[in-house]
Amino acid sequence: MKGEQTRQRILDSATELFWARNYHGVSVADVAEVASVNKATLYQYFQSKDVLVQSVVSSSREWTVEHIFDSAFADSKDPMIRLRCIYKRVHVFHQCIFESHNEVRGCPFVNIAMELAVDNELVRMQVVKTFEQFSEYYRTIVRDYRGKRIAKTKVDRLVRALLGNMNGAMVASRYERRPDAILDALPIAELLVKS
Amino acid sequence: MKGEQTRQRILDSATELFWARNYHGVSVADVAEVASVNKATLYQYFQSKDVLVQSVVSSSREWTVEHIFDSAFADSKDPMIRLRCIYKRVHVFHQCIFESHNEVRGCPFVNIAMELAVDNELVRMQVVKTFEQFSEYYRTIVRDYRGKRIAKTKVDRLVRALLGNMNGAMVASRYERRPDAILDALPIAELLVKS
Amino acid sequence: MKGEQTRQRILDSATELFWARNYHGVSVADVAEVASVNKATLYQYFQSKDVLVQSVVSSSREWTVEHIFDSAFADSKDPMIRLRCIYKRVHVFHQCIFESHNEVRGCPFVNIAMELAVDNELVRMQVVKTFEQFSEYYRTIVRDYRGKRIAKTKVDRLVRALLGNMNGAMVASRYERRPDAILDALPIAELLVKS
Amino acid sequence: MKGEQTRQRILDSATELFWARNYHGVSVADVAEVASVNKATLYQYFQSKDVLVQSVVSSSREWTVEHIFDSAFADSKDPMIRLRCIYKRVHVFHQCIFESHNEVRGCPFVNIAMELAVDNELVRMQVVKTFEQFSEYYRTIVRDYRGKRIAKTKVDRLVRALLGNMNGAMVASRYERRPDAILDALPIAELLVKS
DNA sequence: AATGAATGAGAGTTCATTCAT
DNA sequence: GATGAATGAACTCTCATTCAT
Repeated sequence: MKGEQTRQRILDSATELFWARNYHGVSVADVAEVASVNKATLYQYFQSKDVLVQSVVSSSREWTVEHIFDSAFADSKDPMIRLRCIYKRVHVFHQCIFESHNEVRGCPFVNIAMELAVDNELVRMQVVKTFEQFSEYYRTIVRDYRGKRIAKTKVDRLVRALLGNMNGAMVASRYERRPDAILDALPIAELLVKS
Repeated sequence: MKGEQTRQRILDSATELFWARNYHGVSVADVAEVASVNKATLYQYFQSKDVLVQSVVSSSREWTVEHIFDSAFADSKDPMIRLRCIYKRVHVFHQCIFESHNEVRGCPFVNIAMELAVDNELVRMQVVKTFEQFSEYYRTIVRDYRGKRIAKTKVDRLVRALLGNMNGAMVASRYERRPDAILDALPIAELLVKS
Repeated sequence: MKGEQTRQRILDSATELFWARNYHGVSVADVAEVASVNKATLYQYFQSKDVLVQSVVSSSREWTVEHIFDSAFADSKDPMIRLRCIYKRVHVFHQCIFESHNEVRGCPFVNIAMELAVDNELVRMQVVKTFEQFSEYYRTIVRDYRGKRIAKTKVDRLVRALLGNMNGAMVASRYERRPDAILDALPIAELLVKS
Repeated sequence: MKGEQTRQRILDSATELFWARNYHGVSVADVAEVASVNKATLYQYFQSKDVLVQSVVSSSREWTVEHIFDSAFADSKDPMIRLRCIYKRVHVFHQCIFESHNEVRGCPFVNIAMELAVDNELVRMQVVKTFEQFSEYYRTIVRDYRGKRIAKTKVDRLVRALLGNMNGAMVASRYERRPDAILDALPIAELLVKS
């Protein structure tokens, strides 16, 4: 009971820190301090820093699916509105963080993957799976908008383009420290779906 | 004279390592070893690891401008061909590295920026400048293809989309360990220019 | 009642682990896990790791006296046969462990004493007492074989030699991972008694 | 030049500490402190604590061969005198340490082997080799004393008994904190050779 | 009688960096 | 122009131990 809360606090702290900063730049001690637990306690819940990031990626994925994609899909059945909702939700979220913490974090999956793609095969694979899951939402949008006639290969290409568009925008938002970079990419996404 | 060679060897080694792996995962000792110099020697040429990574970004930028963008522009005056050349050059380069080293490195600027955006403001700004420079090439392509009538804001949006498209593709190539992800993005780039 | 069983389970687990491995290489957590109890439970029965190891030495001593020396003495009244029984019992026991666990453990008292002689005075003294007790059996054997005429100092020297012979053999069995090292020492023991 | 001195200082400190105490009970920080170097410096000379013990065992072996066995053999050609010299040298050495440090250390090879036989296969094998080397000296003594007629198997048994006799005595000297335990074993060694 | 949860202290190891030569 | 030698600080991770329940 209490343990579960502690575990969650650690996970949340780690998520925040790895996302806001990066993996190597955040020490286990940092995570423990933010979570207000002893380092040893952290290690009772997560066997290693490695396991901790993996858990962070997992929980971030769940969070994103629920609060971005599923929410956007719940808002409307119209594919174009759904697409807009996705971008707007992402944007609003980053805007809030920017205003409250003066940070621009970008995409947690892109960030961690770029840093750990070589060092940590498990994390890399988790990110692959994550983006595949996200792609399914884009696929539904494309299919619903275009109808059955559109060829599967074309759908695949568009889905990939949509994912790249979002990731490119997330990257820009981080290096420009500008959440609006996300919004800038919305018209391009719309254009792609219509193309 | 000899000093300049040493400096270059260090810079090259650091470029390789930071790019292939990541910033925090590569130690100064690693760089020194690959460059076949003593750590103290390295510090005679670069005051700190921070300075080193900045130099790496600078030299990578120069390299990219010369071997990707200027080369592509030298190949043809046709904007569409130029665009294709850019993607093809990037792809060929990554394909070669993949075949020889079995590594997929992605974009050095995106990688370093995602890792260091928060820790190292100077690097972040260098990356901003770098992508602005790259954008000018895209701008020329868009302008040349579309002619003078096209509105400046639309050009800006397209340029930004092209940059995002490339960066999204580079990100995918790294987390998928698949150089062809770069080629996949070419038709989208063409579509954007034509749109 | 149930508490006594728990205590015994902890003691048995600790005995096994300290013997098979060593004192510092076995953590309290290891002992608790093998004993299938919570670490806190362990601390209810043994105030500290120090106390635990002392209890282990005590119980090992009792076990050895009963199953090696008393048993050997019960087998026969002939001093030489008794001597042989001692060595054979020790050997059989180690051979069994070797075959079932593929481990060669050597002498629990020698092992622990060599490791803790400096750190833990109480354990050292326990080992001294233990070997004094074992010596009494050797003394009986020597006296019974030689008769009353033999000088006390000579008996002492022989007893000490017998103990050294056994301990030297146990040491060899551990570093050679070869239970037969114990049997090799039997003829020497016989020779000493007869000398 | 200076580095070699530092390396030696570390090795000497480690040898002292591991021998006087034990392996697990001595931290790398302890060794570094006694050697008056920074922990990081220690790691420039020895890649790990594991490598450090191995070096300690190696250098202890060399020391023992030179200062105990070779010296004893240089003193005389008479096998019995050689045997006595070995025991006396070992005894004198331990007696000195006892008087100056009030410590009784026992045999460095037995101690480390009993502690690490299971954890560190390399150390175990080093100890096996070490005792094989020592055995050659005992073999020479036995052969020289007995002449050619004695059967090889009998020589082997005697050599093994001599080694066990010494090791048993060293064990006793440590747990009894009594260097004279070594001298006590000398008559037994003589008896064995003569037997 | 037993345990889930927590911790301070310290383990081994690596880091970026400096300085005398 | 280059290096061998050294280090303080920080790293990830484990330890024996305690306490509220």
